[in-house]
Amino acid sequence: MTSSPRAPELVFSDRDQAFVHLRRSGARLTTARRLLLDALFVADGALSAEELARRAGGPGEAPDVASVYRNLDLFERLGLVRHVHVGHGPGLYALAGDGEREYLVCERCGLVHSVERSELDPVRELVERRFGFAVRFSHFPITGLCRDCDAAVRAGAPGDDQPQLRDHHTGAAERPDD
Amino acid sequence: MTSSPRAPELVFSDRDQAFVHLRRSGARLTTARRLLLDALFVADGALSAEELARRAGGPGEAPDVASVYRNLDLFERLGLVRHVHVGHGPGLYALAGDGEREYLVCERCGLVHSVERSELDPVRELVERRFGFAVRFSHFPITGLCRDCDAAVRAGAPGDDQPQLRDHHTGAAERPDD
DNA sequence: TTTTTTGCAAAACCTTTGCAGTTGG
DNA sequence: CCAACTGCAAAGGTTTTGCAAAAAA
Repeated sequence: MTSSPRAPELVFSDRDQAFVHLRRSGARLTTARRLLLDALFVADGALSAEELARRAGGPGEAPDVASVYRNLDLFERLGLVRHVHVGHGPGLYALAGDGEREYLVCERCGLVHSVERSELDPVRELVERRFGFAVRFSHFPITGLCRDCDAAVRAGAPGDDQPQLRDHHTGAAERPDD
Repeated sequence: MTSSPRAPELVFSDRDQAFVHLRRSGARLTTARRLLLDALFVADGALSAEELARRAGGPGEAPDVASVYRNLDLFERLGLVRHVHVGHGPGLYALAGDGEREYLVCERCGLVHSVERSELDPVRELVERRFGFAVRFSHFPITGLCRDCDAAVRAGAPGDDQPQLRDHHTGAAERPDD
C-alpha cells in the first residue's frame, strides 16, 4: 500500500537541498537516490515508477524497479514526493510541493488535467461542509468525463477507455510506461 | 479494464425480472448467473468479485472467480450492475440502480460513506461549471479523510491505512475478501 | 567495519485470457 | 445439436518482499 506515515510536504528549489534533507533524516545518499531525485526534478509531470526507473538510469543501466519503489516510498515518508492514482494503471509520482497541484482525470481518454490546489477549494469546502470529509484531490483525483469525451459519449460514441495520460497544465503528454 | 460499453442503468425489484432481462438480451440463464444475481440481490453493499464468488456458491462449491468477473462484466454491460473503485484493493460490485448511490471513501480507515446521487449534485455542478468535467462519483468515488480520521491525524496519529470498508448508509460492515 | 541499500528473483494481488469440456436452448 | 458458458490453468500488470552481494558512512 505504499504506507506513508504522513510528513508535511516539503518544497525544495533544487536537488542539493533535497540531498541535504535526505542525509539529515539519516538516510544514505546513494547514487540510485541521486539519480531518482534528478529524474523527479526534471520531470514534466507525474510519472510511474517504471518510467522513473527508465529515466533515472543512463542508457542500459536503469536501477531496479523494486529499488525505485522503495525509494519513492522513502521520499514520500520524508515529504519530498507524493503519488496520485490515475484510474487504473500504475500510480504516478511527482515531487511534493509542485505548486500543490491536484487533478481531474478523464476516465475515457485518460486526460489528466492538473489545477492549483486553490482552484478546488470551493469543491473541497462544499464537500467538507456537507459530509465532513476532508478531501485531498491530490492522491485520488476527481475522475469523470472531460468535455470532449462527455460530448462524444452523449453523441453515442461507445467506450473508448484508452488511457493516454496527457496533462493540460504543462502541456506535457506521456504514458506511465511505453 | 472491465470495459463497459455503457448501457443505461436498470432497476429490478426482484431477481426474476433480472433473469428475464438477461434472457431477452440473448444471454443464457445459467446456474452460475442465477446464483451470482442472487448474491447481488441479497448483498448489503458493494462487494468484491472474490467475495461474490464465495457467496454465490454453496459451501465448498464456489464458482470460479474468472467466471464471476466475466459475468459481472456482462451484467455491467447490460446495465444491471456497476462497480466502484475504493482506494487500493479490488473493485466492488453492486446492483445498478441501488438508489443511484455515490460514494465518499476514507483513505485512512476505509470507511465507505454512500449517499444519494442528488446529495452530490451541488459538487457535481460546481466541478462541471469550473472545469467542464462531467463527474460520476459512482465509479471513482470522492476519497479523503472522514471526520474521525481527519481529527485523529490532526491530533498527531500517524498512518493507519487499514481498509475496513464499512458503509454508513446501510450500517453494513464488510471487507472485500477475508 | 558496520549498517544501509541494492539487484535479482520470487511472490502477492487483482484481473484477464486461452482452451477444452460442459450445459442451456 | 450447436453456440454459449464454465472451470482450470496460466499469464498480465503493478507492487512488495527475501536475501545475498555491494556500497555508504
